[in-house]
Amino acid sequence: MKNEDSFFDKVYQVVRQIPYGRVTTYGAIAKAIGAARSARMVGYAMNASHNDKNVPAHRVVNRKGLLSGKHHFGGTNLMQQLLQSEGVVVIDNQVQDFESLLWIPPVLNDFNT
DNA sequence: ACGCTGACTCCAC
DNA sequence: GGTGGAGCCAGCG
Repeated sequence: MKNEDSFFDKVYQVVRQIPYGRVTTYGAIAKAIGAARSARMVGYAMNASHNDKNVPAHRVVNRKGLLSGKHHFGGTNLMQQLLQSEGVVVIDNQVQDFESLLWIPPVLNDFNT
C-alpha cells in the first residue's frame, strides 16, 4: 500500500530523491506528484518538512533558481551555504547555471506500479 | 466551522 | 516586453 497518504509525504519523498549537488523546482516536484498547479503546496510542505525531516529543502528553489525559502532556513545564508557546500554556485540567493543543475524528479508512482 | 495565508506558477492585459 | 491578477490545495487562526 502506499505510504504517502498525505500530499506532503509525496513531496517529501520526491525531494529526498534529489541527488547531491543538484537542485529542483517546486513546479517540477508538483508535477511529479501529480499537482502541477499546486506548486505552492510543495513549498508549504517543505516548511513542515524542513522542521526535522530528512528533506533537503535547500535543494529546492523556485522557477528562477532563486532561494525563495532561504529566509525560512533560519534567517541566514544557511540555505545558500548548504548548496555551495554541495558544489552548487549560488550568488545573491540565485543558483548559477541553474538550468544545468536543475534535476527533474520522476513521476511518483502510486505505490509500485 | 469559516476564512486566510502561503518557500509558486502561469496566463492575461 | 513588463506588470498584475488569478489559480491551486492544505494547514492553521
